[in-house]
Amino acid sequence: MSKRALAITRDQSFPDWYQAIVRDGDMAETSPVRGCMIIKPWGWGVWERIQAELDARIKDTGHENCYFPLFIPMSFIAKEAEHVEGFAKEMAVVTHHRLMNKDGKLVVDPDAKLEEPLIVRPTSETIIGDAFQRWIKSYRDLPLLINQWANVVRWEMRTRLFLRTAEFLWQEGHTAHADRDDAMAETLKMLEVYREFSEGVLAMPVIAGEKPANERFPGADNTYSIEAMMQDGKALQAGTSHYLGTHFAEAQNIQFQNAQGQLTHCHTTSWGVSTRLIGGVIMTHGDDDGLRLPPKIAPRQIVIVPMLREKPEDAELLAYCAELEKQLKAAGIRVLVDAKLTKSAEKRWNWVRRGAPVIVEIGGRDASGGNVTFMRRDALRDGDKIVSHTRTRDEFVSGAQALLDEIQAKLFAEAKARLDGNIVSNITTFDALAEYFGAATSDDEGGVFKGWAKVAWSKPDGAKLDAIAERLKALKLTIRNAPLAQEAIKGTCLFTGEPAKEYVLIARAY
RNA sequence: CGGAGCGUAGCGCAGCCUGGUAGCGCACUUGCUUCGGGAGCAAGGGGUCGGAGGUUCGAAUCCUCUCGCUCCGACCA
Repeated sequence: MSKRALAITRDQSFPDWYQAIVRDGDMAETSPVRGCMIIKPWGWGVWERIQAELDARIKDTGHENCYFPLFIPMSFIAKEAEHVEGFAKEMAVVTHHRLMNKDGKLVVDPDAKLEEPLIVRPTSETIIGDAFQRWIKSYRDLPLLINQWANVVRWEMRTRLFLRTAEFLWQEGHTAHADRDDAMAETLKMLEVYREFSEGVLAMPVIAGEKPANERFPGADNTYSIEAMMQDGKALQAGTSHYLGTHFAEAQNIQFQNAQGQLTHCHTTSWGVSTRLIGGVIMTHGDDDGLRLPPKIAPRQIVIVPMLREKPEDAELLAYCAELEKQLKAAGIRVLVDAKLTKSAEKRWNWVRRGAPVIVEIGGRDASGGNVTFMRRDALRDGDKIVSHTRTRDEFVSGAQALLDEIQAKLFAEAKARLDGNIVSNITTFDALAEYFGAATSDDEGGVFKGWAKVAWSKPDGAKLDAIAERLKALKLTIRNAPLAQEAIKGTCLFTGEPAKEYVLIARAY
């Protein structure tokens, strides 16, 4: 086998491969603060693209951006019972506001204790609800549609870059409505925005559906998610949308006067996606040569590498590249000329690892012949051989956008085929389910691909559901969601033997 | 926080069992030669061996504690 751009393959160890791609793809690194990450310029560029694309969609659906404080009074969190219980175990708390020098050592000043501790927001329902309570008086103020881009902190036991970090970045939408129908429509509308965004921009196919009761957001009546399939067969919850009923409205007195003059509680929603999406993109599109970025989120869609030789001819080569850059920019393409003096081959492989969709290499003969030689990151190799293409410069420029579109489409098609081809739907007994996923301990053996199972169930809740969750847990499985697109149900529940009500997806998950 | 494994140069590793004061590959610097492509030769730079104690004439190596990372469990976007 020929040399790969990464030192480790997916087959050898998927978790190690993931880390290698985050590091060698210049996406992020661990920080001096446990569980927090430093997002490097290339990784941040991807997040900026995600923000730009998603923000436009959030605004198109009538929402306005604003910003609420990082700190939330502890008493706010305490207002909604389920909410407290859900988040209490992972909150960072600020208790003091001053340091002092004691015997030459910097210590927390015991006299500077805050009267009321502040929570570093794990999510903002309560502090935004407090504002909603003041902002909403009349049915004429509704619906109130707010979004914010922010960082949040959840003190996780175990962290993984992008997938689960103590601090992460996200957008959180918060809305208030006059009635259940309107709030539910909003919840599902934003879920659909996420689905379209994930598939259309990230080229990451997902299944949208409702979470079972035991997986709901603390304080929600209904939680919906989009679930993506990673290359190791595990599911990744890539976005969530919650119908919160009137729980927060009642806890925080968010009321309005309706047309009949009666004081009524609002129905609220919240929805969010986070930097976790970047982890999803990596595990959806990455290969053994590194990351492959969908053109729509690549900070640079085309990278031009001049084959510099530190000779006088370099000037001509650079002029040719600059002209090509100008033409591509004019065509609306994000392009970079990598004119660093690093060895050309080294530069090429760095861009392969980073996942630039198109890598152009220009040598003296290309320049004098008016040609462009390039590689597609989505189809880098034929077997072990690197595939490069040559076009005239004009051909290349005029076809560049179409090429990027084709790459975007191909990445999606590849991932879609993997998702569609790896959901088994012929499992009707718990034993068969256990057999399909194998013993719990074999989970991380190299190269063992397990997809998802779609099974019929009777949608029990309470103790019955908890018992099912326990049985699944022994197999390291969870119910991901009940897809919104349901076929006519037939047969009996795999768990209870009762008549089935719907299909749910079962998988190992991140 | 429980179980397992691992921390030696930027990255990947050897050395540890059988203590004698640090090495390999890639990357980096310089020179020469190469040059349609992950080049060759030569010369270099970089590590108080995660940290703190202890045993010892002497510790990367043995002992204790501690911190961090990875995987598994619990928790979760």
